[in-house]
Amino acid sequence: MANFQKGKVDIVAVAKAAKVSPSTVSRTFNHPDLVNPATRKKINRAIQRLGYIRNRAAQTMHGKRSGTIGLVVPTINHAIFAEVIQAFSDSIDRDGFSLLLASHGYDLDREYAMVRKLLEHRVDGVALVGLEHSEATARLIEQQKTPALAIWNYAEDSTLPCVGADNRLAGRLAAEHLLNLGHRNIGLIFPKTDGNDRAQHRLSAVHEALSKMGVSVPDEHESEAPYSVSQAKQAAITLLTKRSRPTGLLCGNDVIAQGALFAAQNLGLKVPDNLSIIGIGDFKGSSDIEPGLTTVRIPAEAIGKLAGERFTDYITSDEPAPFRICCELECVVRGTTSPASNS
Amino acid sequence: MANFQKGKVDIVAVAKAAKVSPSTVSRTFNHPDLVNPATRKKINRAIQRLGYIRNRAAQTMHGKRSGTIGLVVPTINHAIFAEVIQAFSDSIDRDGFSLLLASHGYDLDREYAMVRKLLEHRVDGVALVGLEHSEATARLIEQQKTPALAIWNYAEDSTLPCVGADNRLAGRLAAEHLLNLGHRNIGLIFPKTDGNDRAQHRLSAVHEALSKMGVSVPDEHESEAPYSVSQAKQAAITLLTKRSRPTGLLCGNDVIAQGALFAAQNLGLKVPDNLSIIGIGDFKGSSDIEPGLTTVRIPAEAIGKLAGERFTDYITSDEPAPFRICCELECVVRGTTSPASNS
DNA sequence: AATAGTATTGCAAATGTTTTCATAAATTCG
DNA sequence: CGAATTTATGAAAACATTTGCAATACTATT
Repeated sequence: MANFQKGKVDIVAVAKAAKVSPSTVSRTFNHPDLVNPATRKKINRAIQRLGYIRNRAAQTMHGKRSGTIGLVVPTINHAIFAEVIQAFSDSIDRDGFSLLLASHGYDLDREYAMVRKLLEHRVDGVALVGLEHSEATARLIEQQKTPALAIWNYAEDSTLPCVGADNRLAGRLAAEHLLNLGHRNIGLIFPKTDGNDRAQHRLSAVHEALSKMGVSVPDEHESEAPYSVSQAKQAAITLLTKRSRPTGLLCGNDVIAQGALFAAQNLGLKVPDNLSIIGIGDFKGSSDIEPGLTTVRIPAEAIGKLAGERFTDYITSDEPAPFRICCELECVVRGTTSPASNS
Repeated sequence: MANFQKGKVDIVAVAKAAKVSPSTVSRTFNHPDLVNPATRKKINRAIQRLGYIRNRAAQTMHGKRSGTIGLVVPTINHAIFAEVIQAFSDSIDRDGFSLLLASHGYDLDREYAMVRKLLEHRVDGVALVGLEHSEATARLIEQQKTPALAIWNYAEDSTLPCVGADNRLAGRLAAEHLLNLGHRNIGLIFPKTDGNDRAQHRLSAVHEALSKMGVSVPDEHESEAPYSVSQAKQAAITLLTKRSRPTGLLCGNDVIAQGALFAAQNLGLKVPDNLSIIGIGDFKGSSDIEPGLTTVRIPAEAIGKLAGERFTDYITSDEPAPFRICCELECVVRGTTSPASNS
């Protein structure tokens, strides 16, 4: 009953208390089957009594896995990513891993810095959002031989293993929905596309789908807004008060779509009668607003969960096989779109 | 040019490449002023050339700080916490710390498990949300002498250092706003209060404020809903279709208030003419919906930022002084509340 | 030119584990 | 009952750093 509180409780203190060697204590943790049940009990009691907590750092140093996985996202504070992070976190937690989280605010240089930082902590793997990353980041990952994963995007030719959705398809589906409803006069609100391949893919696919039907978007109907409800609302108000008004609005994601919806309500426009709005994402909440938002559903939770599962498998496997998983998209039709009034 | 790629680059490899001793390399990182600028340059070149990345695990083992801070939240996937997490993360990042994030889904036993897990990683400190935690958790923190911090709640008598807001005050402010507008027939929608002291404090303060004015809430006007827009919407619809309908609805937070607003719109009730709604929180987005949500603003971002700053100070300080910081609340009046129609 | 001081570097011990190898004890088998 | 296994444990080396101490080289002072 000497140094119980001292916080200096290590494996040898436990060993001493249980009158065994440190090796045996270690084994009790790592290969319980190799130690006599009786001694095991003794040791566990000692652990209990001393309040011993294993030191992952020491294990890590020994070449064992650190038990941490790094996740680098553009931003935490977005329905989109919060959902993925949650699912990813829960998923890897189930396999005993802890989450080292970092965000870079859509700045690929900061992303590099974050990855580096995580590498210093010897994460067992690092997951990034999207497939577009700086040369330096790619080199770093390559050189350190750290297992890496791209989340959120899918591409059949991605260099990194990936779990995500095909954003081009998402864009196309959204465009086709509006086209099928007869809309030909379509407005676009998207975020900046540099350093954001998701947005870029969606946008280019939208343009493609539209022009395939002979529809082109006049400059004044194409607007840029960040993923912020209030800023998107502003942008939408500007767009909707131009001389000519589109009958359909295709938004880069649900946050923007929500902003657009509020803008319309604010301007006294009836949605969907005077204006159809479609988003991309189907975030938590998109189904709840009035009217429910029509959108292309990207299964964030499924992606996060799946990514976590597959990544821990990948990391713990002896001879890991790269993988690319494409999650299903679907156009969820709710209350913000209706056939174009044939004027 | 032998084992550049081998990933086996450690401090001694660097030392060899720079023709100095490992100690000197170590010093270049930790006490640059103690090493000759010329050697420093040599060493830096070697580091560069070999792509060496420091091993935090080895440092940690040496008693140095691990450079990680643990944050345990009820859930990541909520506007409320996402905002705090983001601010906290940015804040500690500025001081070179990394974030180990875990969530427990409002389960205090899981919270304990998460804290334990973080302790295994030898976090330099652990931040928890709220002031209500299990005995075991408290004991763990106490025993390990790990710096700990309570975020989000403020209490003048908290055992842990804390940075947050006074939730009782928040509840009172919300109640008083409705009372001042003349409402006497008030409905309440709150989440379950066990394991959630924020909600509990708010609710009890609301009741107090109301009864001080002689207002009591009939059972059928008091409803329970989790922090989910859709479920809150359901609960609100149920509540608002009872025989007697309140003129004012006070919601446990903005998510619930948003649900209530949608419910009202869904039922064809005019807000605020037929029904006033007030939330608590002022989450991102609350100002954007139509009409803008009246709410008691809890400065999540400020709390996260401040918490991060103060906590890193606390951790790095030689003789840390406990602190308790109470962040300002304010009632933000927007479009969902108006004077009670004096019937 | 000898002395004292200072600046720079290296040596070696220490940090908390895991694991290989060796040893001892217990069990099985012919 | 002795030999051959099997089971259970311990000793010691290894992991990648940091740091106190000692040694060396250099500078300034007299």
